[in-house]
Amino acid sequence: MSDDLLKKVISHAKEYGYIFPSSEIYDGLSATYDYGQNGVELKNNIKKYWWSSMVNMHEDIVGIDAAIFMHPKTWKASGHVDAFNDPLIDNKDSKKRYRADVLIEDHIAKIEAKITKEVAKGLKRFGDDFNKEEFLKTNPNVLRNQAKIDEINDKMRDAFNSEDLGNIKALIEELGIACPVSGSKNWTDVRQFNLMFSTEMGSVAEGSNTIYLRPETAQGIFVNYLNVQKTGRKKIPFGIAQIGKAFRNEIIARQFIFRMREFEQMEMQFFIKPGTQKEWFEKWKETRINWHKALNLGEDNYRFHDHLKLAHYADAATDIEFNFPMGFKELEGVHSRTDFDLKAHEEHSGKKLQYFDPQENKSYVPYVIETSIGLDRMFLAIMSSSLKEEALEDGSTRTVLKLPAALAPTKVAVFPLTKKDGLPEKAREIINELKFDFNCLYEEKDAIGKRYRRQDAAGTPFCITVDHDSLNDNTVTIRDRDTMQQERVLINDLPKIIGEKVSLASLLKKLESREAAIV
RNA sequence: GCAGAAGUAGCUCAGCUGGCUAGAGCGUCAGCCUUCCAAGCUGAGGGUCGCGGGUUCGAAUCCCGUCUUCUGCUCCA
Repeated sequence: MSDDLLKKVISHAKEYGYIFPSSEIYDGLSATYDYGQNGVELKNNIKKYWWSSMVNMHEDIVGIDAAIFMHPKTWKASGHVDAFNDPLIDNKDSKKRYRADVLIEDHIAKIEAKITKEVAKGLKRFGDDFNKEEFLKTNPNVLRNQAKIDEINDKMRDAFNSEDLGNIKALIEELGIACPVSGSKNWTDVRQFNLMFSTEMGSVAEGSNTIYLRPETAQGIFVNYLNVQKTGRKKIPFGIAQIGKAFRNEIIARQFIFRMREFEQMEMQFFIKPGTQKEWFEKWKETRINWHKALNLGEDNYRFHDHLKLAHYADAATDIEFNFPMGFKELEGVHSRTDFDLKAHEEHSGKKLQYFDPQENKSYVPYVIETSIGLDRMFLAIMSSSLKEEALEDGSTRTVLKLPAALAPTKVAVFPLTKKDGLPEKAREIINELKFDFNCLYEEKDAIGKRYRRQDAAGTPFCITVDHDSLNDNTVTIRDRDTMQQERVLINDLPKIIGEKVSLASLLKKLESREAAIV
């Protein structure tokens, strides 16, 4: 049922020019999608809403646009190189996945346990006369086991150094390591899992350096923290925002645009005085959920999911989850990242990344609260919660994409009721007035009702129809997408009427008054 | 990666006991009609039946291989 909804969203998104499978004429590329003529407008509008609300409406937040390529040391400092570079192996029976090196190390640990046991036995037998070092050097059982360990370690080191994954698998088989879950020794080949996409910098193959496409935008902010703080003369607390693409080699990238290998993030890192992170964390949690709720996608569609198990760098973390067609899933993360990142960059770069606090009269590395939202996920949240099929009184149904008006790709469609009698010309005149403020669309083909329905499905919030009376009294009808109600208004009043309902400014004002209600 | 399902027109699908030039509905385009909620009329365009091979006089249909997509399993925004 909900799978059905996701399917409907996917096909609707394609049919109305929102999202196409990437490289479709070549059969597509797995989990990669292109945004179409309407998709790019919606996406841009989401970005504008986020950017305006974060950067323009908060005096203490500024934006940057850091490069996707970054110095390789960045990823050493952030932990991405070490944490996401593992040889993986699957057990075919239990379907469990393990790190190959961990499996071998666990095996070694078992042998070590035997030695420990042997030592305990020795201690019991010889009592106070027991010489542990001597025992370890002479006891034949210990020696045999230690030799085994040394041999395994040697082989493992060779295999890892030569990066020969086949040897690693051979070693696992040779040791007879079984899956702890299924107990079977039915293993797949060992595969290297690299979270980061690598490429080469430098046009000649030799002498070029391996660099990575960033797996998150946050590090671009951290490495620029001091630049922004100094040149912007920023005082703590302040934030740096950024919208940009990031790349991750997901093991499994699926569920439409929910999890892609190439995706876009909207992140803000807020730098604060150590010790104040609790209050700021709460503040940003509230601010962000409020941002979401101002869009009216349904209050019930959101929930917080607080992390109990925290990453090594975080001292608090929560997800804002959204009720996607696949269920509640993470849409945005709010994390209290402590000073982990800046400290790591201090160590790796050798540069001081401290802030002198005149009030405290001392320097410190700021703590950081991060808000990080997936732009593509936001897109999916909006699309999936906006797509409705309505049963009408006459028994027919209509498909309507109830996008938040301020985010809709096309704001107004203008129709001449018929194709002659000067109505098309009048309609064009109206568009020529409105086009400077709003994305407009002209349509004269097909019966008027059909044109309305087409715009409903495309998500256009308003349709204006020029009829014969329009020529005499300069009035038109304006139809609301959601209520299907029509109103007769003066052409001159159109910019004001439409502006109130569809402009980003009016949405931001609404957001601001909601935000004022938060302490 | 493993397991399962599916690939025929832009979309949804029929055709699959092998046999005329591969069809329908919707959509698209052109013309007629001139009408305020998808449904009037006329016509047009659009398909190497995912790809490759085999069996056969003959393959969308049977066999083999292959590719792609979708769904589940772990991590994340």
